Amino acid sequence: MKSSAEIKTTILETAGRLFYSQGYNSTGINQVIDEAGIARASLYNHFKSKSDLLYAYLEELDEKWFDQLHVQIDKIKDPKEKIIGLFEFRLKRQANSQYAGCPFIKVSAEVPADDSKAFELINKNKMKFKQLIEQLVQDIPAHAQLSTAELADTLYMLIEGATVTAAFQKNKSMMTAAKSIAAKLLG
Amino acid sequence: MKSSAEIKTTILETAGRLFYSQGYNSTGINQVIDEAGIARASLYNHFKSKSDLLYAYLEELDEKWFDQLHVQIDKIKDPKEKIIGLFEFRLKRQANSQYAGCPFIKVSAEVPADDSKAFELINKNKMKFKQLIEQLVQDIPAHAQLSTAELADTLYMLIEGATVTAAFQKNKSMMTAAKSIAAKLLG
DNA sequence: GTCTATATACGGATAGAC
DNA sequence: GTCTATCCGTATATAGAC
Repeated sequence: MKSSAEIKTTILETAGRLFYSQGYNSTGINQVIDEAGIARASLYNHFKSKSDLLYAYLEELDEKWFDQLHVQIDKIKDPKEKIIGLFEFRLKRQANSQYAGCPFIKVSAEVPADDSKAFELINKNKMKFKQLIEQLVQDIPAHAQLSTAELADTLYMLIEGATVTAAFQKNKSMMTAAKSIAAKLLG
Repeated sequence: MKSSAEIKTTILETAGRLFYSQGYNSTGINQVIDEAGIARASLYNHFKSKSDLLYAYLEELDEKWFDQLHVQIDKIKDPKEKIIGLFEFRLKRQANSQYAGCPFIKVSAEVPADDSKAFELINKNKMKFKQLIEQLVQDIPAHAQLSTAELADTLYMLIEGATVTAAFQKNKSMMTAAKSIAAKLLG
């Protein structure tokens, strides 16, 4: 017997875990209710549809994701090291998930083209991440060939490009390459 | 009334179009046979399962993809311009598909983690693309901060990172940024 | 080898009892 | 608000006629 709030939390945890590990489309409502140990109608009481559950998952993940990121990088003072910390954060997460890929990018590849709400939530997360890079790059002096904005864009694309590559190679090689390239670009 | 070879071609064309535009998991065998205008058992005669159809799609796409790429870049002589041509090729394809994303990356995000055959085919395509970049970078002289191999890795990750970003932003901005950064890095 | 008919399981979602 | 029972559609795959 669980309270209403506990049920909602359990549903979100279960759905999030399954959406990430199996994929959104490959995860059925039946499996979510089974593994969450709640009744079918309870799910539809808290979330009006499967899409709604997806949006709640993306919003909750965005919060948790940045919380965990800041735990790792807030203690670092040097801006260059802080940026390298971003690469290490992504690398650690991928290694821990056995290279399951970025959860936001996975959803981006799975939802239909007209699900603008999903794309909006994904974009919000990624642009927040990119803005963090931009802020950190401000504090770094001269860049040989690139402007400050271009350096930030490059670092962002290095991370994202390396992460999608790691997801089909199932190893860290591209992500460590990205990290060491970033270190060189930062001078 | 179609011949056996025609039927196989029709199935592959239809499945490929639907897999890319709707996603692999969201496309059912029923829809493929309906839109291909063939019988259910004919599909299973040519492909022993839906996964098999996916592998055939990935193999065929890899061929077509590089064929079209070479049509666009073989006429270019200058190695720098040839690399910029790679960015333009990807950009054109994304704009034409209304930013549906890279078809290989989409499959990578959709298939279960134990489908090693799919990941192998995707990796084969991407590493072929990266090797092409590596060859072209050989012919370009000095790079300020990066080694030849690192420059090639950077260009590869710029393209992939920009493409996944374009897929959820549904616009070309990140891809044009990647292209102009590439031009600067190439000197 | 192509076809129609069918088997069996699961998809998302709702109704109505408590 | 939680629960069980059920609706209807579609999923992948196979059997057997032609």
